[in-house]
Formats: sequence, C-alpha cells, structure tokens
Amino acid sequence: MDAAKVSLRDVARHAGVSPSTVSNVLNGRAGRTRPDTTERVRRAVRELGYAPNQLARQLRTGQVRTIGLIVPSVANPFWGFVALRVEQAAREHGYQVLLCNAERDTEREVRFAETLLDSGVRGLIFGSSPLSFDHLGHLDGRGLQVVAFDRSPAGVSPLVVGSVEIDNVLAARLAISHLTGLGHRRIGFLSGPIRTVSRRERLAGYRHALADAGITPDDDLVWEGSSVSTFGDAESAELGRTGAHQLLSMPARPTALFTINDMYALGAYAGARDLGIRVPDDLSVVGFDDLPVLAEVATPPLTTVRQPLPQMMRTATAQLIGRLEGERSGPPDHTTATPELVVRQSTARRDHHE
Amino acid sequence: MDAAKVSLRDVARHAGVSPSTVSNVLNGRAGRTRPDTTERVRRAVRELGYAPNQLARQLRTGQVRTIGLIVPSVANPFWGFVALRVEQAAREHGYQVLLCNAERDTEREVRFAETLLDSGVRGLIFGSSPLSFDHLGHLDGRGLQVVAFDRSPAGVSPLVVGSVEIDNVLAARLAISHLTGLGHRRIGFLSGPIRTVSRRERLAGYRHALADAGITPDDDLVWEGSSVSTFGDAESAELGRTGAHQLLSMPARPTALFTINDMYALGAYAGARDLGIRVPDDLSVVGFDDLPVLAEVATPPLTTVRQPLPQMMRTATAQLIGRLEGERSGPPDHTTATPELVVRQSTARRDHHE
DNA sequence: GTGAAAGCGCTAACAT
DNA sequence: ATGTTAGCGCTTTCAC
Repeated sequence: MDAAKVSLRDVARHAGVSPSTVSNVLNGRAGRTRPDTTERVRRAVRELGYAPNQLARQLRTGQVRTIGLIVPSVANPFWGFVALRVEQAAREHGYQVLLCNAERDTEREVRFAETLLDSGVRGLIFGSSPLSFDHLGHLDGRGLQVVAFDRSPAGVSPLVVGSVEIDNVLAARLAISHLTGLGHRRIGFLSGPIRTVSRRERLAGYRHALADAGITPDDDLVWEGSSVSTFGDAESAELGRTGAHQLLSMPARPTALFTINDMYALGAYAGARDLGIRVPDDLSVVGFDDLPVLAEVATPPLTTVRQPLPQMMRTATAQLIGRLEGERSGPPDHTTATPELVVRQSTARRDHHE
Repeated sequence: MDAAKVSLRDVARHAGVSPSTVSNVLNGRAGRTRPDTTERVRRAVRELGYAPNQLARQLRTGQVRTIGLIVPSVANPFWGFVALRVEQAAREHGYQVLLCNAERDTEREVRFAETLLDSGVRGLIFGSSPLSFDHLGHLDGRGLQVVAFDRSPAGVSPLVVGSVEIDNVLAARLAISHLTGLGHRRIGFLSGPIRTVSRRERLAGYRHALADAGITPDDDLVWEGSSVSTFGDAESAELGRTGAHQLLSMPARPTALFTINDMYALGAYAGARDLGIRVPDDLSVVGFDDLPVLAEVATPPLTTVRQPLPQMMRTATAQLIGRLEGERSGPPDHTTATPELVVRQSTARRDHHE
C-alpha cells in the first residue's frame, strides 16, 4: 500500500513476470503480452501503488515531456495569461511546462536555459526580451530548440525553430490612426527600454502612422523609461506614471498617449490624475495587450490593441512540440498574427473640450 | 567545444584520471585530490564544455534541488508576486522552483503533486485553495513535504510540515473598523466561493468587527460569487463587478464594500460605475492584498489590507528547504504574520454626502 | 590520493 | 509471448 519505494522490479516479482514485461505493459505495448499476463501486471501495479520513476525513465530514453517557458515578468498579468495558454496547449500534447521568470535579464535567461538543458528539457518558448539570441549561442549543439514569441528571430540563431508574433507595425498604426482620426496631433509614445524587436516595431509604426496623417514625428514626445528596479513589470505601471508626468508637463503637452502595454496605460492614468488632467476629456490613452478584465474594468475602460493570444500560444506550443517529436523540420516556422483595436472609453475627440 | 554529449567519463579520459576523481573534484570534495590533479580535471571540464547530466545525478543521489509552487491562478498578479518571492528565496538556497497553476482545481493539484513526486521533487508550497489536504492523502509515505501558504493546516495532514499565513480575522477587523469608524453601517462582503480557510476567517472577522461596532451582521450583505469560468482570477474582477451590481441594487444598499481581494475591488469599481455610483463619494471600497502598483494607480487609489509577502514567502521557503535537508524536524512550523491596513482614497466618511 | 566496481530504476535489443 | 542482458551518466563505498 505504501508507495514509498516500489520499483518496477517489485511489480515484476509480485506479478511473477520479468521487468521487461512490466515495462511493455506499462508503455502501451500491450498486445505484445497475453491478456492474462497484462491483467496480472496491472493488478500488481495497483496493489503496490507503483509509480514509475520518471528520472530513471528519462535518463534511459533521453525523452523529457517538458518544455520551458521563459517570460520577462510573472508579475505582469499579461505573462500570466501567456503561461495559462501555453500550459493548456502543452497539456493537450501530454507535456508539462516549466515557467521561468527571467525579469528581463539576459544572464538569468542563460542560466534557465542551461539548467533546463541539464535536466533534459530540449524545448523552450521565449517571451519577448533582448533583441537577439546571441547570449544562447554557446548552447548550440546541445539539441536545444527555441520558439520565439513576440521576439523576432532576427538574430537568426540556429536555435530558433519558430516564431510567433503579431504585426507590431500594423498594431501601432491602428492605435495611432484611431487617435489622429479623433483629431489628435500631438501624440506621445510611452515605453520602457526599447530593446526588443516588438518595441522597435511599434515605435516605427507610430512614426509611420503619424507621417501618414501629415504629422511630423516629434522625438520629444517619445518617452523611453529606463528600469532600475529588479522587480519587473509591477514597475511598468510605475514607469507609465513617471512618463506621463514628464510628457504632460511639457509646454505643448500631448493630447494623447500611446503606451507600450496596458500596465503603462494604467500608470499613465494615475500620472494624469496627479496633474489634474482627466482621461479621456483632457487626454486620450491607448494601451497595448488588452489585459483580460483589467483593461475592461479600468476607470475609464481602456482603449487598447489586442493580440489574439490564445491562438498565438497554441501555435507556438504546437510548433515547438512538433519539432521535438521530429514531425517537423527544415527552416523555421514563422507566424504573424493580426492585431485588433478595441475601442473603449479612454479615447475621445480632441476638440471635445476646446 | 561542442557540448553535445560530453559525459563525466569523457572528462575523466581527457584528464587522464578516473571518473570518481572527476566526481570528487566536481562535488567540492577537492582537498581529497592533489592540487595538480584538481587543476587538470578543471581544465578538462572547461575544454570539453562539460555539463553534468542532472537526471543521472538525481537518479543516483535521490536528491532534487527543486521545489514546487502550486498557486490558484497565475493570471492574478498577486500570485505572480508570490512566485517572484519564492523563487528569489529558493535561489538563495540553490533551489529551483516549478510553478504550477492549479486554477483552484483539486484534481489538478493532485496531478501536479504526483507528477512532481515522480520526477523526484519532495517539497511543495501550496497557495491557498481547498480547505484540507485530504485529496493528497494517498501521497503520504512517498516522502512528500508540504508547506501551506494562506491555507490553514487545519486538515492536519501528516504531509504538512509548515504553514505561513496572516491573521485573517484581524485583517478583516482592520478593514471593517476602518469603515465603521467612518460611519458606515451597511457594509457588504464581496467574495468568490468561501471554500478556503482564509476566506472563512475573513468572513468571521467581518462579522465580529460588525458586532463590535454594535451592528447586527446582515447576511444579505454577504455576496458569495460562484465561479464558472475555467479561467481563474481574471474572473475575480468580473465577479467583483457582478457582485457589486447585485449588492448595490438592493433597496437599502450598502454604503461600503469589503472585497476578498484587490481584483474584486477593481471589479467593484466598475460595477459601481455601471450604476452611476461614485467611489468614494457614494461608496467606500476596501480591498485585500495591496497588489503592487495596481492598487496604487487605480482610480481612485485603493484602500486595502496588505500582507507582508516578502517575509512570508521567505519564511515558507526556508521552512520547506530546512525540512528537505533534514535540518528541521518534529511538529510543523506555523507562522502567523500581521496584516496592515493601507488607507488610500477609496474610502470616505459616510455622511460625506448625505 | 586515486581507481575499480556496483548500482540508482528504467528500457530496448536480442535471445528464447 | 516473455525473459536476459546491457547500459543511460552519475556517485560512492571500498580497495589499493
């Protein structure tokens, strides 16, 4: 009854068969054994409460049904949702997910990758972070396969077997043309360090869209906060607030703000409030991500750009597992999803109040 | 250079020594080897880019420097912060953390526990969830050790070697007496399913504090939402909104709301707004958790009860690892931390506007 | 101070 | 249809 240390051998003895038979029965290769033997083994397993030692199994087979998910910050609910989706998809393939919180720190990314590799994990999904995968270059040749999410495969590391992202340029255009359509001409761009591909692209999209509307981009309106804290994206909101303070204290202050994610937008709300500036009456705000519920319950409900997360994560996971199981090979798979603007109540016509 | 499949034997050969010597050098048992041998081995390791196979090591030693953290919902940033802290503390002891998202589902908890056990993990930290640990009873005897956070060890399972929680009764009293002190007499209690010890205790504290203020608790003011969605705590905010709708539509509606966590509070904000009820002018709201930044940037900034998370998680982690390493034994360790009320701007005097 | 040998629990050829 | 055997990569007595 006590499952303390029953090994496969114990089961074999108890059932009066050899270890290999037990192994065969347990690994679906029934049919290879006579029904009654199979039954005897099954019963022994049950009676002894046998649970296979995965360590031994994995050591022997070299197969580990686990993938790693490396995210920039578990404190940002966005990544919580990403994790949720990946885990869900992985489970459908019989895989487990190891969630690693890298805090946007390259060194930590490397350590995670190494540790996982050492314990047999061969597949990793990376959430957006540094520009390239150069820091993982030395891991090449160890069988590692990487799928990038929201992080272009630009570095073209041989490790990268796939990528999933949205069209960030388009996403930014969506946001900006919504704003210009409402008559805004001085639109701020609020972001943390622009060191990821996705952030670069969003900035590019912002500039293009402005130009398209006949507005000359003004770099003074681009605020790039630099993080100091080691505590990740709680900080996002904080940065959004600080950025808003600065941008809104300019002589010719912006009438609208486009933020790099919803946490920044929420922070910007607070920043505006601090200065007695009302959203959306005096200031329009567009966020990014459409954080489930949070964006909706915010005061006022946040207009934001949504990424189709569920499909994206499903795709990323399937790509990775496909590679791991050798069903897929050849050049990397790249998927680009289409963003969508969700208009709520944080944006209003500029002339509204003038 | 290629770290593909260098094993300890390869290193030994390369250095002209035996495997055991390499093992000794690598496991700190230097001093047992002559300095020059040690050096030779070290060089070989470097030259070959050797990385020990943890699977093999763990199989042999039975030691796995990994603990599991089971949380009810990674989509609630609160648990993200918990994870952050646990991981931080664990790292200081040289341990890794496996983050498991149980979605408040007992079956998933069991599966996680079993899977981890099968891969050698012996220590688990459980975030609040069901009332007891009965569902894990069958795992007894497999060497599992559990520390409960925000989840009383009431079930007194032999698995539980420690627990860390705040004084939830006191926490609720803090919130309620703040409110009664402001003149509120009809105070709603907004929660999801009251199936955890901590939620029960908060409800008890709410009732006591009311009684202390000479108010007869009215059960119509206790709203216990039932979750349906499988998507965890994004739902919290949703439930908060729904609950607020109901409570605020009563003939004699409450003038204040105490919510089971900050996500509910944010949801309640939205619910009130939907009905044209202003916070804090027409309705005071007190949350729970003090979600970093989110509570602060909310509109209005949220008055809430704070748990001293960093210390609590540090304690929980240390307790668990202490047990795993056999430094600690005997009866379970219980720690109760003291909550603190953070007053911001979501609460106001009741007579304010009457 | 160093090496030889056994074995952790499992699987997979290869017999029988 | 089942059993025998070898070995995944490591650690650890126990000899030398």
